[in-house]
Amino acid sequence: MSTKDTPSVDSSEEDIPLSKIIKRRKSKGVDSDEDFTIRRRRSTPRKKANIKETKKPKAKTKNSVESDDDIPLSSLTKNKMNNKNESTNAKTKEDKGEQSENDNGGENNEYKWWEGDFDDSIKWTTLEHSGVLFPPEYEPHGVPLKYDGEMVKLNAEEEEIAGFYAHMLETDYVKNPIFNKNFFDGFRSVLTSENKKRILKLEKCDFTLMYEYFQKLRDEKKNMTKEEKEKIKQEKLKMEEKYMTASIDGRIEKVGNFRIEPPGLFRGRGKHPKAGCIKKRIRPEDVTINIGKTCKIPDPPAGHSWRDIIHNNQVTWLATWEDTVNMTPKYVFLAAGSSLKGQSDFKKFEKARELKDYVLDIRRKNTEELRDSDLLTRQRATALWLIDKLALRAGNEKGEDEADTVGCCSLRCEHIELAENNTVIFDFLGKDSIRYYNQVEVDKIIHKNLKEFKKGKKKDEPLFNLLTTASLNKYLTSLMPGLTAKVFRTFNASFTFQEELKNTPSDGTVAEKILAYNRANRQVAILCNHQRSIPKSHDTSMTKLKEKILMLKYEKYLLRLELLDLVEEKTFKNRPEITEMESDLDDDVIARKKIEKEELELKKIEQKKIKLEQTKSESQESKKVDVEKDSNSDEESSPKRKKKDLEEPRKKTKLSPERLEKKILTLKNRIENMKLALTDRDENKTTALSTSKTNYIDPRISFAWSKLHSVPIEKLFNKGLRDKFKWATSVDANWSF
DNA sequence: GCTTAGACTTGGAATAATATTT
DNA sequence: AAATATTATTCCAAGTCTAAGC
Repeated sequence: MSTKDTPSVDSSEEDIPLSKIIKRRKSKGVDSDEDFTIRRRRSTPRKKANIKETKKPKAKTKNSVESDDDIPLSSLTKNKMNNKNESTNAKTKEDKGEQSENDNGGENNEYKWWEGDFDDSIKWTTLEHSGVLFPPEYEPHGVPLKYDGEMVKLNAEEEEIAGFYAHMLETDYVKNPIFNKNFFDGFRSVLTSENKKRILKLEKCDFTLMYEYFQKLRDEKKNMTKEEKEKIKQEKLKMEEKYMTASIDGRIEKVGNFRIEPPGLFRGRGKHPKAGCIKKRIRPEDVTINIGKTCKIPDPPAGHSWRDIIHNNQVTWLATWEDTVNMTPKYVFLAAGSSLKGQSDFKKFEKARELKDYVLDIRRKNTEELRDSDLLTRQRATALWLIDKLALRAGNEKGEDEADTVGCCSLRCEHIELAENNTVIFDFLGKDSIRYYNQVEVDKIIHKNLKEFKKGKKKDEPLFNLLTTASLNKYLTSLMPGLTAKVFRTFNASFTFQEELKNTPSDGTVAEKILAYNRANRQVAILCNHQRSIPKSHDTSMTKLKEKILMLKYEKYLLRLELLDLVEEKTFKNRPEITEMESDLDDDVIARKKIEKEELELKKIEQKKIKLEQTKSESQESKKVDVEKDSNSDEESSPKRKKKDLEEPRKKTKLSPERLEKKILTLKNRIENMKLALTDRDENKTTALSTSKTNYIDPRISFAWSKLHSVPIEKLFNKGLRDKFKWATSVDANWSF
C-alpha cells in the first residue's frame, strides 16, 4: 500500500492527534511559502485546540444562564428536582399515550402554531428532555486477525478498530486508497508495541475471519423467530422511549437524533482526505446538554458526568458534541415534524415566495449589470445568472482537508468549457461529490463574460476571482431583506414544480395524475441535480414489469377472441378499445405467453392439489377428479406456433358478452396503469426525487394539487412527510405559490 | 473589514420495515 | 415460510449562512 504518498504523518508524530498536526502544518505553510496564487481555498481547520484529557469546562454560550453552575453536577443529578419544574415530568407519560398514533390531526388538542404569530428569536421558554442515548460498550469477540497467513490475537481496542474495517470489506470504501491509508494509520496507532512491530502492511492483513463472524451473527439474528425478534424490539423500544420525546413549552414533541453516533470509520464522500479516519467513541464527558433552567437535568450514565449543562433558549438543539474526525459540532435536534422545524420550514417557503415579487426587477437589473463597466459587478451578475437559471448552489470556499467540490462562487476555470453557438459545458463535482454535467446554450453576453473571466487564468484558478458567497449574499440582501443565494434554489424549485403541474390531465385517471405529479417532481430534481445511483435491481425489475404487462395483454387478447366468437365484430365498429390489437403482441409473444400461462395454471393446480391433500384427506378423491379435468384441458408441445394454431379454440371463460366486455375494459385499465408505472420508474432510475420533495418544493403546492385533482395526499406524501408538512394541510385547492 | 465558530438545512446511502413473489 | 423487491426511515456527511471575535 502507498506509504510513499503520506507526507503528513511521519513516525515521530504518531501519538499526536492528526488534527493538531494538520493545524501546525497549515499555519506554518501560510506564514511561509506555498502556492496561494489567488485566494484559493480557505485554509480551513475548524480546529479548536482540542486538549484531549484536560477537558476545560468550556466557556458558556452567550445566553446560557448561570444559576446552577456552581452546584456540583453529581448532586444535581441525584437530587431529584422533580417538583420544581412545571408539571411536565409527570404528565409526560399520559400525553405520549394518547397522541401516539394520530397521523393527521385526528386529535384537536395539537398545537397549531401556523394559526397564529410566532416569534422565533427565542426558541423556547421551557425545554425538558432526557439527554442522549449512548451506544453500548464494546464487547470483544476474540476472533483474530490473520496477518501474513498467521493468526494475531488482538486486544479489545485493537479488535474493535479492526472490526470497523472488517465490517466494510464488501463495500467500495476499501477500494479507496485514501480510506485504506487513513484506516491503517489509525489502526497502527492503537496497536500494542508488539503488534505494531508485526503488523506493517494493510495488504497482509486478512480480516475475513472477522467478516465471516459478523456475517454469522447477522444470519443468526435474521433466523430468530418472530417472537424473539419482537421481544428484542420491545426491549429496545423501552430503553429508548424516554429519549424519543422532549417537552418544549409544555408540549410533547419528537426528538430527531437522540442517539450518539457510534464509533467507526469516517465515511467521507468522494475524495475526502479524511475518509477512513477513526471516529472515536463519544463519552458523556464530551457532551453538552442544553435544557430549560428549571428542568431536571438528565442523568448521565453511571460513573460519568456531562461535559457541560447550558440553558440557551436562542438555539434549538438539545445536546451537542464535537466530531472527532473533522472537529465540527454535532447536534441533537427535534424531529422534522416538530413545531420548531415546521416554523423555520414555513419561513423558508414564505421567503422564497417573497422573492416572486422581486424577481423580475432583480433579473432586469442583473441583465444590465452583465454589461457593467466594473469587473466585480459583471462577475457578480454572471454568477447570479447561473444561480438563478441553473439553480447552482452558492459555493462557499472549502478547506484543504475536505473533498474538492465546488458551487457557483467557487467554480474554477477548468469547470467550464466554452463551445460554439454560445454553448457552455459545465462539468464539476458539487455537493457530496455528485457530478454536475450540463451543456447549455446561454445568452450571448453570458458566454462573452465567461470567456473574459477565463482569459489569462490557469485552469485551477477561480472563475469569479473577485466574488465570494459573503459578498454576493450581502448584495442580495440589499435587494430584498433576507435574500441569499439558496433562496433562489427554493424559489425556482417550487415555481418550476407549480408550472410543471399544469400538465396534469384534469380528466385523467388517478394513476395518470400521479405520473404527471412525479414528472413535475422529476423536473425539479433534474434542475437541482439530485442524482442517485441506479438501483441494482433496476434492469431485472424492468423486464419483469414488461413481461407482466405482456401477460395482461395476452389475457385481454384471449378475452377478445372469445367475445368475437359470440358477437359479430361489426357490433364494435366504433369501439376500438374492444377491438384494437395490442401493437407489441406479435405471434412470438403470444406463443410465449401462452406457454407461460399454462405453466402458471399448472402450478396453481399443483398447489391446490397439495393443499387439498394436506387438509381434506377424506374427500380427496372427488376433488382430484376436478383438478385433473382442468389440468389436461390444454396440452401444448412446441413454442413455435403459427397464427392458425394460436387462434384455435381455447379454454373459455363461458361468460356472457356483457361480462366479457367489462372484463376487457378492466384489463385495459390495468394495462394502462402498469405502463404508466413502468415509464415512471424508468425515467426515474438516476434521479432522486426525495430531496426536492422534502426540502425545496413548497408542500402547499402539493396539498392544493391533491385537493384540486382529488388525489389522496397519501399517494404523494408518506407518513413522515405528512407529519413534517402538517402546517400546509389546510390550504385551499386554488392556493398558489 | 476579515476570519471562522456555530447552528442549522440539505443530501445520498445504508438500513429497517413492509409488501410481494416464490 | 422463505426469498426478494420496494418503500420508508435513519444515518450522518456536507453544504449554507449568521454573527462572534479579532
